[in-house]
Amino acid sequence: MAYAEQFIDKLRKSGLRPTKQRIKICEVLFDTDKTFHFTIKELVKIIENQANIKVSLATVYNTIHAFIKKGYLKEIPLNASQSYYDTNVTHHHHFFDEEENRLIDIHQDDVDEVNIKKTIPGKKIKSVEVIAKIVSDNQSQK
Amino acid sequence: MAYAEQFIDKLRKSGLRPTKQRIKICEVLFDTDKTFHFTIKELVKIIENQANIKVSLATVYNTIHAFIKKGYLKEIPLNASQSYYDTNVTHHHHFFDEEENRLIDIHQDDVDEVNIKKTIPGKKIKSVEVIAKIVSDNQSQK
DNA sequence: TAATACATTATATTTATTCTAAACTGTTGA
DNA sequence: TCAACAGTTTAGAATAAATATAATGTATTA
Ligand SMILES: [Mn+2]
Ligand SMILES: [Mn+2]
Ligand SMILES: [Zn+2]
Ligand SMILES: [Zn+2]
Repeated sequence: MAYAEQFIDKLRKSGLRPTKQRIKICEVLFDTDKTFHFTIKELVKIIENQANIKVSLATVYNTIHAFIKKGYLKEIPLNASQSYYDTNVTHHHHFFDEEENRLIDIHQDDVDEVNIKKTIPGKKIKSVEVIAKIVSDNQSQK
Repeated sequence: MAYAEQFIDKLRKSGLRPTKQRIKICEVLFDTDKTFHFTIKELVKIIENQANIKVSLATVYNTIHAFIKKGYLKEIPLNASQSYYDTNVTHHHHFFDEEENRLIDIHQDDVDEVNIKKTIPGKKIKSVEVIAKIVSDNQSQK
């Protein structure tokens, strides 16, 4: 399936018609081998730089939300001021680089199954996520 | 050390004079056996209900931030719209009840050490946090 | 007391996010 | 062919958490 068709498919399955604004958003988000993490502000900037079309904020937010609802994107609230979004929707974990404000994926296979001994009556665990904050390793202490 | 003195001590160490507004905030946050999680909105409501004094939002935010900076509180951004704060500043993990929007502590001892195989060159891990989302366990499937 | 430093507050500002309403576009069926 | 309709885009307004401001109040010090 060609890229454009994949995007059209994703949009249709999210209940959205494939318009040129939405396909542009898909190109930025999904037309790459790598998954990645972004803020809305960053996404808008990428679109503006790449495209000859302009996409309004409302359309960006609406499309992102439709994709989240459908499971094509995940929201990651790391920060009080601004959400991060993740095109990797598999179950995985993250490093968060506090100096560069950057999220880095950790494959599920790279973390041993997290074993939680505590339980809450009447509740079951739906998902488990690990966030490891990282900083520069100045090995100055001999 | 009596409670009031503890609060005065915490405030002084945070670089704040012990005023009656700030001591009231301390009473709500620290005058209990249990640690707990709260939003600013919830905190303000508790103060209003308990106290005969009124504390402005600016004073609440300023005091909370001074405590975070000093390490007496932790901020937990779980939610894009509003931060949660935690009076438990030990290294620990959380359940997040998605139905009741409630954080529940998981003791560090209740989670086996999280072993991350991946490393990032030049970076070291500063902290590791686990968030397990929980939902009602409707054991309807026989 | 007078001078000074620090606090509190109401209010304004900022900014991410959501909402609104009007203009626009593509599709459908007579 | 084209009018009706459903859905889309957009600018701008509204919302709300968080932060900043600046005037007033209070405590400490000399
Ligand atoms: Mn935190
Ligand atoms: Mn906000
Ligand atoms: Zn990721
Ligand atoms: Zn906690």
